[in-house]
Amino acid sequence: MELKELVDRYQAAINLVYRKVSILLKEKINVDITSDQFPTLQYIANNKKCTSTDIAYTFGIGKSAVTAQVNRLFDKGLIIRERDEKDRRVVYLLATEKGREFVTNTEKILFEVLGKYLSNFEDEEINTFIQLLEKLARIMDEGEVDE
Amino acid sequence: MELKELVDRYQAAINLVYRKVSILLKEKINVDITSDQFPTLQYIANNKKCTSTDIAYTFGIGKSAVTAQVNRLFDKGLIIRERDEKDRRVVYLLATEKGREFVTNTEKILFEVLGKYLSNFEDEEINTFIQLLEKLARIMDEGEVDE
DNA sequence: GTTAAATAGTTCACTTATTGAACTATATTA
DNA sequence: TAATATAGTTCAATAAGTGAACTATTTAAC
Repeated sequence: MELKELVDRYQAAINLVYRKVSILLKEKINVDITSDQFPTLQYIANNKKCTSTDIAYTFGIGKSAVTAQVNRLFDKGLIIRERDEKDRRVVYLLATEKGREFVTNTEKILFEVLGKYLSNFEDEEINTFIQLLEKLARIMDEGEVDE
Repeated sequence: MELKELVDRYQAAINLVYRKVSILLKEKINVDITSDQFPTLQYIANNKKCTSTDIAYTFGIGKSAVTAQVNRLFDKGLIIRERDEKDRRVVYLLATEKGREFVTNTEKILFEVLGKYLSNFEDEEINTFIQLLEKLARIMDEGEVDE
């Protein structure tokens, strides 16, 4: 099969999935947080000793963009900052009780809907899909020279 | 397998892939266009009789956001607007020669890199992956009630 | 056929997101 | 100890998004 056709199909499909998940998030997030802020909060809640640098790397954005996002989450009482005692340059980001609860609730709703979609697949199909996606991610991560 | 684990793995992998493609775009796009503007321009170049409403729907954003994007692309001479002669409300978006060339060149570079990644996969793996992704997209699209 | 409702797109005011350069503070290394 | 690297913030600017109000046009109702 031709590469262009494959990429076109991939793009069309992945765009649609992304759009749906994004719309889903916008619909289901009832507190005042945007669908851009949620992934950041989620990352902070699910990763211990998370730093701004981690987030910048994970989401492929600059550190100053992270500072702005973190400020917004902080202002809403969803996260706190904590300096490393040994390396005073480092600031750890931690979800507050409110932040954790928010992530848990939102994930629960998300999982319900996604679970509904996934019920259309055989267990084996899901496994194959995830494994291939992870393989692609691994290859892209390794294929990196300058970083 | 547990749903949460599946979703976590999916998110981690898809985030990484998205980040890599985005970084790739940022690196390879040499003209003054952002990695957000490129998908819109690409959509316009690849779809005849494309309208603002199409783009808003495809990318899951509001029509006023599209107007702003379209203005930026127009200012750069990458697209033009053309009113429908029959239904004077409709404005078709068309890529200019410059816009088409730009998409072609960028896609070529993208395909080269993506092709390199895909060479790590068997043809059958790629097919299975795309088919499963398309199935997911189809299910999510159908699962829609209000729209 | 005129009125009412729907549709396509734009404008506007506002918030959020991102960039990149300059900066502070701290650690590392030469 | 001096030079360099790292972590994070601040700042000014641009891009991107929302939602409400608006114009222009078409379609539907009566």
